[in-house]
Amino acid sequence: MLHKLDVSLIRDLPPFRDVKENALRELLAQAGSHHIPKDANIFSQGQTAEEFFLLLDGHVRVVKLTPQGEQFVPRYISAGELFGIAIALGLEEYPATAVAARDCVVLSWPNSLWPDLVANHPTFASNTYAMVGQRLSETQQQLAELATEHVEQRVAHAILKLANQTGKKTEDGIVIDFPVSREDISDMTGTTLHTVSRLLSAWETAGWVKSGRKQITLTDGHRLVMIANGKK
DNA sequence: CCATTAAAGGATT
DNA sequence: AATCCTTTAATGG
Repeated sequence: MLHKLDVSLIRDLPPFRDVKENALRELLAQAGSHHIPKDANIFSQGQTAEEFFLLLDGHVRVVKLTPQGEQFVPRYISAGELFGIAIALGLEEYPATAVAARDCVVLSWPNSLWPDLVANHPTFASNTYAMVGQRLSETQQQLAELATEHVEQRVAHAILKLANQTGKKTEDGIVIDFPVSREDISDMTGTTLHTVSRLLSAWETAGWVKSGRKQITLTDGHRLVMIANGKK
């Protein structure tokens, strides 16, 4: 538990915009602050949801276990996003597991604070529910992609999404700035790590990407967009 | 076209 | 040294 939580940590984040300074201070006073080491679980699927979370720094992988024991990665969470908001969905349990993709800094609040937060801060309410809606539509689009697109397109989409979400510009192009294995990509796209590996190798020789162990650089995003859209 | 299986080499701890 | 990650090839749906 950190002691000096400054209002500036959250003041400019979308959900908290227009929440008054006093209210922010009070909110921070009630927040738990945690450092989560890479690969540690923040919460697990099926666990009773007692808190909701805000990611201050790092990246979180959301992992869903299917009844068959297969795992699927519907999304990654970036710094500044709320997550684990089962309370907003009316769920008693977390619907997925949250894993630190790299070292993370996380704030958490007990669910008991949620109703007041929503009631007293209309902007917080509308922003978070808009965000929930957007995530839902993303998931729906992903389902559609799974059903209609070829593996090559899905993998291209996934990498583009990661690059746009978390990309960092370098001399070579856009680097995905947390470790992503071929298996992680295959879990996002419903294919196998071997296929992802083969595709990345092919794209690398073609010059669209550069990749190493758990690391991918987008050197020609434009080409990948074309592949994602099914145009060769 | 894509999944599965198998094998092997490099990287990481 | 043991384990993890990636690549490559062969096979079969």
